Amino acid sequence: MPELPEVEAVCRNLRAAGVEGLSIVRFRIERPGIARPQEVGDVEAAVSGCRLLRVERRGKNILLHLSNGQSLHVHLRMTGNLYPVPDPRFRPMATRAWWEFDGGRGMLFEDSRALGRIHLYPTAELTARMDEQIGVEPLDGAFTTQFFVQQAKRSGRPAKLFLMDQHPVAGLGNIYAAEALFRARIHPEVPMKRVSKPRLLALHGAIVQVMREAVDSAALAYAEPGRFVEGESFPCAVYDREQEPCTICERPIRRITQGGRSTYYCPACQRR
DNA sequence: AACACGACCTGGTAGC
DNA sequence: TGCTACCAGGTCGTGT
Repeated sequence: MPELPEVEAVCRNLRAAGVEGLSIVRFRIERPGIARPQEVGDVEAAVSGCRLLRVERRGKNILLHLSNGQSLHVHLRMTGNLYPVPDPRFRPMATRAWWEFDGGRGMLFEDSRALGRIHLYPTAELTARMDEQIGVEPLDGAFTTQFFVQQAKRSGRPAKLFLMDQHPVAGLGNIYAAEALFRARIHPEVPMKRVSKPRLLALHGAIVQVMREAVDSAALAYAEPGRFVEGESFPCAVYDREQEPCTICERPIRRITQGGRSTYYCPACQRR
C-alpha cells in the first residue's frame, strides 16, 4: 500500500473528513511494540486531551501536529493504514491504535503486520529531523532537473537503489521506482553516475509523471473513506509482472533481486 | 561509503 | 484438505 501517493491519499482523506481541529478525548495504543522504545502510557497521556491541529506528509511519513507543541510521527511501513471512522468504537482485528474525538468520531491505525510505528516528539524536533532525513519531495518545486542531475552524478549506487533511498528524493518505494525506471528506459542495475544526462532528464520527468498519476489513482481509490475502491489503482507496466509481455516490445518482463527486494524490468527496453 | 543481510511482523498463496 | 515455503508497496541495525 504505502508509497508517497498512498500516504498522500491517507492524509487527504483525513483532512477531507475534517479531523483537523478536533479534540482528542482519548488515544490508545493497543500494541506496545509500535511505539517502542517509547512508553505507551506516556504517549497516550500526552496525546489525550489535545487538539489535532494539522495533518502533514513528508515523504512516506505522516505528522499529526498537536496543540501541546508535540506531534505524532506515524509511519505506515508495509501494511499500515490510518483513517477516520464515524464510530470510535469500531475496532477491526488489526487495530493497533485508535483516537476518539470530541463529538463521537474516531480515527484508526490499522496494520496487519504491525511493522508500522507511532512515536511522539516535540514538533520542532520532529520537523527538524524530517528536514535532515527526508529528501526533496518529487512533486515540489524544489525537485528541479538541476538538483536531480547533481544528486545522480555523485552516486555510484544502482539506479533502483538510488531511487528508493529517501535521502536524495523522498517517497519512492519498490513499485514506483521500478515504474519510473521503465518509463525512462533505464536498467535498474546501472550505477547512477553512469546514466547519461538525457536519460537523467527523462528519469526526472518520469518520476514526476508517475507520482502525479499515482497520487490521482490513490486519491480515487480512497474516495470512499477508509476503503479502497477496486479498479482505481495505478496500472503498473512492470511491477509484479514477471514473464508477462512488455507493453512496448512484448518481450517477457524479468525479475531480479536488489537490496533484498524484487526488481521488475524489461531487459530489452531498459539497457545498461 | 557502500553493500548484504537479518530483524521486525502477519497473512496470503503457490506448490506439493 | 492440509501443510510448507516463500513472498509481500519499508526501514533500521549490524557486520563486512
